[in-house]
Amino acid sequence: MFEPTIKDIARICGVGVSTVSRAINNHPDINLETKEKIMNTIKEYGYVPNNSARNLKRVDAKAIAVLVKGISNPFFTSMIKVIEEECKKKHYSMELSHIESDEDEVDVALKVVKEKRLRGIIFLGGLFSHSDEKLQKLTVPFVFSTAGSVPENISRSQYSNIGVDDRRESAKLIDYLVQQGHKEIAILVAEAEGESIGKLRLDGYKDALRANHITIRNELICNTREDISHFSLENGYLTTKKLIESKEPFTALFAVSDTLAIGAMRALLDEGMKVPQDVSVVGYDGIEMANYVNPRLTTVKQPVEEIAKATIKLLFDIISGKKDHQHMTFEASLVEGESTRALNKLETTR
Amino acid sequence: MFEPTIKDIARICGVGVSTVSRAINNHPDINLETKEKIMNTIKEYGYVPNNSARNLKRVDAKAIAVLVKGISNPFFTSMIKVIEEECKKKHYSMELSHIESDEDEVDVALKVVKEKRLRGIIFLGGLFSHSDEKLQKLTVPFVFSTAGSVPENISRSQYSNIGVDDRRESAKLIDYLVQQGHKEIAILVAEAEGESIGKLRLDGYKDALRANHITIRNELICNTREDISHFSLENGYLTTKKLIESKEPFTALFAVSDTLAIGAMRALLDEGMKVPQDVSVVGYDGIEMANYVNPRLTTVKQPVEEIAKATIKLLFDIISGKKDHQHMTFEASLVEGESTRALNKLETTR
DNA sequence: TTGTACGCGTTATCAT
DNA sequence: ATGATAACGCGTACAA
Repeated sequence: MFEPTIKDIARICGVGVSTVSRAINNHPDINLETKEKIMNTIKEYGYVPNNSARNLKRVDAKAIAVLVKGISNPFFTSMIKVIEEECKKKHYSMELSHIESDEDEVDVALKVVKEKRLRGIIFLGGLFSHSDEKLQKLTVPFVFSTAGSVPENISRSQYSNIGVDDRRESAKLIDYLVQQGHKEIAILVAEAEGESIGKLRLDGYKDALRANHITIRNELICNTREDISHFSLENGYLTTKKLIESKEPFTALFAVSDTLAIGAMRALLDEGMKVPQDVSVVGYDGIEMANYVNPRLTTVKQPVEEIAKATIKLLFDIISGKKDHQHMTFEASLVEGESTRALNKLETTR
Repeated sequence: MFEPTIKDIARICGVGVSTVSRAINNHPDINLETKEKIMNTIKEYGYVPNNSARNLKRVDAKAIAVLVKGISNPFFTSMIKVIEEECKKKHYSMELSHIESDEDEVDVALKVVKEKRLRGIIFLGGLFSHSDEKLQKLTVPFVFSTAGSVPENISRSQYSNIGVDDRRESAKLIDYLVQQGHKEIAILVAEAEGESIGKLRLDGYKDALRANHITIRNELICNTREDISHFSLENGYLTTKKLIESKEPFTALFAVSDTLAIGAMRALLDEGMKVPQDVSVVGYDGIEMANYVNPRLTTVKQPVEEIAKATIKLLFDIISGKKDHQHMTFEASLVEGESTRALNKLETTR
């Protein structure tokens, strides 16, 4: 199979390569007739420009990349959709790239930027423990999304981040449970070690218990399994089963993601415990599914659309030099489903 | 910020560029010492090879691409995971690429292949109505996955495809419902026009009804909305609401995807109809969530792992010239959940 | 308006 | 084992 290059097209049309280039890239100074002729032969011979060669020459492409860690996370999926739309509006192309769990997101970013001459990067998910040194090498604007509060040991002027304050929001959620009379509140937490959202949400849980003068008991802090997908339904299921088997009494269960919570509800059901009659369950994220399961899941809903839009706006502002790195925090909203109930006095004080 | 190239590294180390290249690419004939020295300066200066330049020169990369249409589809997510693992085992890298709904997957494939010198392509999702002409231009091996039976008007020697026979499987599902005494079976179908899986599953529905001498009634064929995501929970919900409002009686509902089915269950519940007491619901795909919702969804489970493994194996076989294009069909399995029930005689003959 | 020629950063070939 | 050099396919300054 013959793979024509720009030279071949030029030769066939009896023009120079630059004319063909001009035709392809919609340059203004080109005769309409010649342009048409060129475009026709391009179609006829099935010429496809080589992007690698283009990128090599190009100084700057009207494009950004979104680097996602954990593509199966439904929360990200909806973020991506919005970002994609916003890019289209601005006539930017968006490169979606998937980072494997053992890869370093900044390293990947460095590569992609070199390869594609991008103007900006959005990081979705993953940790945020990156050395200043590495971050400095990343010369294009970038924004970390979905993490509103970040450990203090990272110098904040190096990067932008946008999201909800995971710690505070999860504390609010626990407050809500406490107000409903719950005291024995178990937590399902993933990636509690390291600087991840799991850790932040666990911190919020502890904050709230302390503030309410409830003892933090390690028996009620259930770490999900490390050997299977961290935020999966299955992990929520298995971890909850283990909790139940421990015979540790609890009246409420906070799962640090909706997927974990849905898995937990199934486990409770299978063990003959009713939600919310026997146990109240709350999740975190506010994914669409939370509103479809039975009973509807009470959860903290992150304003996906807002976050996504703010993220892309900030990125473009940094690109155009209008703004410096920023740290924006959005308010999440408590969505009351049907998976929680208030304990009555008798139950509360048992 | 200084961005060193291979030349700079060579100059700094006092060696030629080819030596640096050899160091980077693990070529055998290089002195271990010089290699170490080079690798150190590379680290020191933070040199990142330019992939575009590499791809330009390279004749062939040990890599394949997976082109996904509809990244939010949880069914694909699990396929991708398995494919990723298999690639790793074979020391191939996998490029994941997202195709927007209005893009032509073959066009994208053409571009990506040129850009990256890939050895093969896997298409996930999307339609399969591609002209022979275009397919011929795609000179690297490729496999369409997740569509076992394909319209006859496409010449089968041009491509491979692997998956379950959507038409037959959905017929089996309807058979099951009929055996349970159901006769008024509604269907929620997406993308019924065009050559999509939606169409195939609708065909299976009709086949089964005919075979069982049940009249096909257009009032029970509910097309999902085109203006929102075709296989979404929301679409299942809204379309079911519409069906209920039509007052058309039905005892069972077949949704052509699990997500649609879960949306449908919610709608039924919200309208005060119990599943399965008032209406039996079945889905299609066998996504993980189907086994977690309440009641558990009866569905047709595609053997994801098998399909993914067979797909990658076939692709590699074609790459190595061992095999020609093939058409493999896998058997799906009926997973009985709790969302269906048998009608008793009285109800059946009403 | 159009064509020529150079260079982008890398790998492969060949010579040393 | 190592170095020089020719491509790879394209965009673009510059000349025409």
